[in-house]
Amino acid sequence: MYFCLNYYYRMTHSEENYLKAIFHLNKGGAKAVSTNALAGQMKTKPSSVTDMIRRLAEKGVVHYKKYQGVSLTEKGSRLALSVIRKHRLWEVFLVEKLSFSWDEVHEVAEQLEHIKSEQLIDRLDKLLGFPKFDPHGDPIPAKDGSLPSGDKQLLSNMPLHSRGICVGVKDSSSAFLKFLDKNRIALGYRIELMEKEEFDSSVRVLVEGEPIHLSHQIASNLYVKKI
Amino acid sequence: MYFCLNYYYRMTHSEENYLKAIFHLNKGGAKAVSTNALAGQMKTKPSSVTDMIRRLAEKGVVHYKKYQGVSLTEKGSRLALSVIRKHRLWEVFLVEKLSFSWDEVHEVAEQLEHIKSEQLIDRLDKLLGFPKFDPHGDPIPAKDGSLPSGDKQLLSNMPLHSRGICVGVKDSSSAFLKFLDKNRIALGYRIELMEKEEFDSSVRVLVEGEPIHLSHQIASNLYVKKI
DNA sequence: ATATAAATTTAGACAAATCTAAAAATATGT
DNA sequence: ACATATTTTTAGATTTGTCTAAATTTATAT
Ligand SMILES: [Mn+2]
Ligand SMILES: [Mn+2]
Ligand SMILES: [Mn+2]
Ligand SMILES: [Mn+2]
Repeated sequence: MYFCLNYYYRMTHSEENYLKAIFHLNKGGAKAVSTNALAGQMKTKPSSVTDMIRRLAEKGVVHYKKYQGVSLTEKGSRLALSVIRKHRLWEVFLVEKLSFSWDEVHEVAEQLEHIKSEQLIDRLDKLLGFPKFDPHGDPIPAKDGSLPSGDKQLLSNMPLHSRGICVGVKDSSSAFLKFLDKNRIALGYRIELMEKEEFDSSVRVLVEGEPIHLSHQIASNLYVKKI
Repeated sequence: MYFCLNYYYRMTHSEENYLKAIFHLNKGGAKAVSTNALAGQMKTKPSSVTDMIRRLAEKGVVHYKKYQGVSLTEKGSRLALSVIRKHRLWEVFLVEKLSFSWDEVHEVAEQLEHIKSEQLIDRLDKLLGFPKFDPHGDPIPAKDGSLPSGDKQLLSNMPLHSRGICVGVKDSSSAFLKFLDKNRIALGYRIELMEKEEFDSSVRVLVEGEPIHLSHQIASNLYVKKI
């Protein structure tokens, strides 16, 4: 078991959830994650976060100085990516093999991501045909931690009259996903930006040729890849 | 969530493992399970078992009187069967869909059995074609807790010259399962009892027509269904 | 029946993960 | 610069699940 990452850095479910949260909060921004932000994300109290951060620092998976926030070490980053990889692969499994809809998978994947077995996840990956993106368009980290880039952008940031393919969602709440289902918008669909309304930043688009009017809130949560 | 069994009796992983252990130790014998027996099965100390038993009694899932051992209540029995159902369905999944061999599945199923989602397990059941037995020949409880009976018996108990189908193993240790693989004995194979050796209770059999000599230890861990 | 052995429970301790309430450090506004 | 607000940490408690060591109960054997 010499080669197995998880052998030396065996984390509890809770620790893994914290690593994931730190990863997501730190993505983009270069500065450390604040205790309060982490407490918000984890739906727990700042004092609990402080306790946990100290344990994680002990284990060498985060950088931490009192009052200065927290960030992942190399190890921590690798572990976080490994959990995210499992989460997203299980989401694909639930949708592709068990006919879950994309708004139902998160809670179950949240549990499944903690199952410890390299062999299991490798074979699941194979069963699913080595997918690169999860049902919400989020990239699935490879075994080595590398992320496929999709060079996508938010629909709200697209230039007028440009065309693209719908490739992901920023918000993956059940409410938003159900809205998209109801309005026949799905990943892979062609989308063309016809008109932008100055006043409320809403947009008129063609989705697979069908015209539809979308609020700024919708347009700023939908990722599009230009073509 | 009114109808959901697990909503009212939400157990921790450890509690579920204890319920399963009590179920297995009590199967057959009508008398209560002793603290020491349970400690042996759970690989923990008798004092820890006493603590846990008291929590389980609090929750109404076991009958318990000091010094008198423990047994499952109706609720406890339903919960244990639900965990066993999940364990065995996941084992089938690992073998059928992910090409695990039957000696590799136990450890992973031991984790997967604790995933909480009725929908998940129902759909997994469907994906697998509603199997009745797991890779070791053990019956998979139905949703209502009923167990398909296989009216099987140990090879060592079969009368001379009788024939049957190999349907299960009593010992499902990796060592035993690998021995069977190596000697080309698998579930579903025809087996005929040719000769019993008085001295050491070993047997000579035909497995799919091929003669082989098996020790008593082997014969008393292999289940056969008469034909 | 009584001594001894075995099984079981109690007492007291610990680590993990959380909480509330209070204290300390940092940031902000005039 | 200084008062106030916000953020973060500490102190102390709780729950779960485990442990060791000691006490107690039940079983067994002469
Ligand atoms: Mn999780
Ligand atoms: Mn996702
Ligand atoms: Mn288990
Ligand atoms: Mn099995």
